[in-house]
Amino acid sequence: MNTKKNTLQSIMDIGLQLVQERGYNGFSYADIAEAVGIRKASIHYHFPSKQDLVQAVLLQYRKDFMDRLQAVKEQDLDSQGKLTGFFGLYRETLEDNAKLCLCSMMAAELHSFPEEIRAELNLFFRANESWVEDVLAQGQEEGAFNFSISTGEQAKILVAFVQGAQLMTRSLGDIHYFDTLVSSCMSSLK
Amino acid sequence: MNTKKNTLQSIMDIGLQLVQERGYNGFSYADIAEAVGIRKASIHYHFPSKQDLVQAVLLQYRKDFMDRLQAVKEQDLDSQGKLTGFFGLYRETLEDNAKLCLCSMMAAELHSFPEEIRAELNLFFRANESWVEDVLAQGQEEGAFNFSISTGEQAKILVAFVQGAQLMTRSLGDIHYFDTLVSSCMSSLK
DNA sequence: GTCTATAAGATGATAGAC
DNA sequence: GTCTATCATCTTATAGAC
Repeated sequence: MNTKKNTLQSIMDIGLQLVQERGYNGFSYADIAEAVGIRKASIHYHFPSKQDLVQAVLLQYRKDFMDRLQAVKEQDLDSQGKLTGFFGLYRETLEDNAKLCLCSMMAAELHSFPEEIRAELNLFFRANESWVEDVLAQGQEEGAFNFSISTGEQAKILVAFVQGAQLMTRSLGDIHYFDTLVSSCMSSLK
Repeated sequence: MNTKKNTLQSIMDIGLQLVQERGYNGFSYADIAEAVGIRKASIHYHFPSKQDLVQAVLLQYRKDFMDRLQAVKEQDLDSQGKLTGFFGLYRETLEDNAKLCLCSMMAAELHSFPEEIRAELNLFFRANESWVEDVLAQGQEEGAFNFSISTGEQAKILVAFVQGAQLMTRSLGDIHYFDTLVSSCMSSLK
């Protein structure tokens, strides 16, 4: 039973959660301290500044998300199933207390971050596009998809779409909206 | 020559600008005061609380955006031209100091707002969908568009897409990305 | 590693003079 | 309407004891 994580990881977990729910400028070290059950000063030991924390969280989030994408790719699914799995990852985020993709949130608050962090964000978006393009290419070979533009263009469109769909669904507060959007989108690719 | 607006409108203009650039939690009354050239206390005379301000700004933004959409509709353009005009409004926002749509930004910071304001946000998104659906329906009659799902579904997808495209383009910092996305998207509708 | 204590400044907001 | 003055609170961050 490993119910007690180490403090550093707990801080990062709560930090991730808070950014996804409230945004970087919407919480403080006091919020993390309370949630983790330590004092504010202890957080500074692990992450001297708030930006150090968010940068570490971003790095881990991207790695974790890439792992999940890889897991979908390795499942025994046809290309349509894999694309549905992709949208499913964004759906899970919404279902989890109406969180937003960390990178969407941070892109909205871009003003608050230095170039170093901005570059990390774009790696995330590009990795998404690349993953989707692979699936689209596979699906086209199988005759599962039918669209008139290149796989690269279509992939970029789908990533932009899912980011916007997540944002609007969260605003509406009804996961059904996301499901309808994704379902329609999948239909439009046939 | 009306170079000097009244204070109230100046506060709202700067307030709008700051939310679009930094987000609601990314600026303070001090920032507005400095930009407008008044003292913090004077802002409280016009808008007792920060939420009063953002609510007024949101209302005006929505009205203004609806007017712009109406103007596009009244232009002598075919349905494709009108849809391009729609995307163009989001492009203009990006070009204007890399601003984000006020409602995308506020949707990201949803946690900070009461239900009253959240409802206003959704009116904006629905109005966008409705406008796009009209244009798609017109275009389908003219044979200008070709897509397999309903106009309502396609309109919702396009609005989600443009929100995501704006967010990702801003993160990348290259307006060319937005242009490519929109161009591909328009192609995919033929 | 975590704590107490504290700093130095920002923040949203109010009271009351002009 | 706008100002000065002030408030209570929050915020990020540091120093130093344990």
